[in-house]
Amino acid sequence: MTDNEKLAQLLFGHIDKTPEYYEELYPARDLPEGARVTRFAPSPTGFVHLGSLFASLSEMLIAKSTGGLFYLRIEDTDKKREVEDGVTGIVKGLRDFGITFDEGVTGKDSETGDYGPYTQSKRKDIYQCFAKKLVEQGLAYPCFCTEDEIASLRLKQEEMGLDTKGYYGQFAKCRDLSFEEQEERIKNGEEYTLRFRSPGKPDGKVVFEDLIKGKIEMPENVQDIVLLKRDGIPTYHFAHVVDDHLMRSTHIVRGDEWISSVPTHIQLFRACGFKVPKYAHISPIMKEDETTGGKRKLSKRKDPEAAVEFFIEQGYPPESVIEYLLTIANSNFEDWRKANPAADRFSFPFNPKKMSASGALFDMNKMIDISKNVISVMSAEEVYDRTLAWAESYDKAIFELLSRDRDYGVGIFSIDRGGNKPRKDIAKWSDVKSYTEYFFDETYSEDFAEMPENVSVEDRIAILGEYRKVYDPGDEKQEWFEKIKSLCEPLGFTPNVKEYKKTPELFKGHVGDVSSVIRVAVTSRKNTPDLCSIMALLGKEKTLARIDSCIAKLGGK
RNA sequence: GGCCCGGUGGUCAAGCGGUUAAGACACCGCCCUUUCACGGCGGUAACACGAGUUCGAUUCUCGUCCGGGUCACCA
Repeated sequence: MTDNEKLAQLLFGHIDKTPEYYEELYPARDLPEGARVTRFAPSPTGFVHLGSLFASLSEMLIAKSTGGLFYLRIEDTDKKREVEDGVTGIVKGLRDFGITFDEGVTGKDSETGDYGPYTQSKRKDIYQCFAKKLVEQGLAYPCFCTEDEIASLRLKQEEMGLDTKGYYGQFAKCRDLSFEEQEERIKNGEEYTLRFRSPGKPDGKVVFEDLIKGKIEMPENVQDIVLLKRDGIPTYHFAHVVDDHLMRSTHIVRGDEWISSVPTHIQLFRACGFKVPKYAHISPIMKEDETTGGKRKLSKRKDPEAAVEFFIEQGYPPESVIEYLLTIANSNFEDWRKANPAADRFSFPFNPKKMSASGALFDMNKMIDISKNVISVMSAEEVYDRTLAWAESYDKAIFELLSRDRDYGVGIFSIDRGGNKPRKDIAKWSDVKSYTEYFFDETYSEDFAEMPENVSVEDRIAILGEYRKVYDPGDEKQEWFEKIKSLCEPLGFTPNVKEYKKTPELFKGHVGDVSSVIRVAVTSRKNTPDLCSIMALLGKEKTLARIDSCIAKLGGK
């Protein structure tokens, strides 16, 4: 028995499985040629960042578009980050946006799939098994340095003006301890971490091809990084390598903050005898920083829109957020959407190579525009139902008002909806509040400030007075409009807009101004959907009452 | 500071050696129009800078500057 084997036995005597056992347990996946296996691997913080949604969306589409598979793994190796019910929050948060998994964690204590467990804290033996192997091969060793010692090492290195700091080469104090010393210190109960014995050379180079960033050349890793923490739990690096190998991920898609640790990962994969997967490092979603004028990553702390929950609260349909993210991910998405207006958004032929190598600024304007389009093609019933579902949690007042009378509510959303030129007033369900205000006496305010300024108060009163006489709730739109036109000439207005534009000096205004007066009287707005339909929905009594009230308020009788 | 990545209009972005440098959002104007919208048409606005290579650089190389990331027993 070599010293390394003795050390492995000393450290991991309780491990009775071999790497071969796991290799067999988790065989290569039986998938068609070219199928990609991707994964989303969050910490159970319960918080879904917009960037996480972006990443998981990309990962899911890569798998889907290649006939592959997409799974969810929970990376809970750091207890400090853990939040109660964090897993549930993440699963639900993603599901709200249509992100679903073929296998992996499905809830607090549940999972599906043959490559589990999919929660890292349940895989301790697996990591240790591979760690044991590494020790046997002399590729890993226990390090007894305390955190304080490591910190002061760093300080010392800074003083020395070293470019590469950390635990490597001559600074790796525990690297070449004799077996006897190791044995004695362990038997004395000294705590230790397990470090990787990096084969990297200071002047060595690694080259790899990132799907998004292209060819990247970096110095080899020389750090003896920690594989297993003091508590025997793996660090991200080690867990990534064994999990993604055993779960047979083919493509690692993750934020580009990871790019600098790729040399370490590649080294680890090779040391373990695993095939190195393909990497795709995606750029973060940025936000304009008012204080510096520059860009910065969307921040969980500073930016409410960093949380995916924000969009739900605001009432953006999840599919709007997804469509927006898709335009950022692959800029040809918009063209595809134009050509396939009704196609399932997840059937979009996503191409990771088309992702931007630099971070995009989050553009709320664009988000709003996309969302307006999404909502504009929904049926009135859908708008009604979804507004209600949203309002039930986020705006009780609207919920109460709208749910009182379904036909009336659907009626509101039916105005100017449908056809190939639908209105686009609503970007999110919270917009519905102001959009529907004047349909309810409770929220309608008698405010006539928006009356057209070029129409005198006397004329306003006259218009309303005359209109009131001819108004017939039974009129169809054509007849309805003819009546408004008929008011014009006797009052000094013209029913003909073109004529007015030619010779404005001849008239007090045109039929548009006349309609405006009526519109403002009935709705208190100058911007509304089709007035005729609004009046029909309001009904004769209410319409007349509002006109009368307006006349009175204007000083008429 | 070392090491990486990036830099085309206000924003997102095509283009990857020769283009009048696409398109979308935003903004402005016009048309359509009973209003508001929708739609249509048009407009303002860009290759960070400096050297190379080349007959020719937004495209290739180098440098500068600027932005971002990373250098944990966090992920």
